[in-house]
Amino acid sequence: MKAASSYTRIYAVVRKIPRGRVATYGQVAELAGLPRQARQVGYALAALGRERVPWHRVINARGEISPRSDPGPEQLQRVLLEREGVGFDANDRVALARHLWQPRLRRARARRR
DNA sequence: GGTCTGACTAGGT
DNA sequence: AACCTAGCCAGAC
Repeated sequence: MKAASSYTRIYAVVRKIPRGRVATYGQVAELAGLPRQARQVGYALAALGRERVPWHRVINARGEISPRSDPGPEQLQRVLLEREGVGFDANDRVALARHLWQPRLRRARARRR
């Protein structure tokens, strides 16, 4: 059977990022079952239409808002994050240690005895 | 259908 | 800590 498109899976993961937290592209990719496809996450978000997805909560592994080839959304992204309580340091970076989303790993189904 | 591109990343200098 | 490079791989042409 055909799996859902990777974009769909990516959006599903991004929708789980709680308010006030951020996730990295690589992290989202991993959680979406697409290891090493961090770039795809960026493309998926760039292709977003009207879907309600908190795209602003996805930043790069260095804690920065990734520069777009077509600048513009970066500023909005920052505003949206700040509005949720995510702070930036003097270098425009988010303290990942403090704001990185740490989803509880779904514990493997307990093996039935 | 080969090449190029890029909201990325890990590792080396 | 900033900068470079190689690896990455789905889409667009």
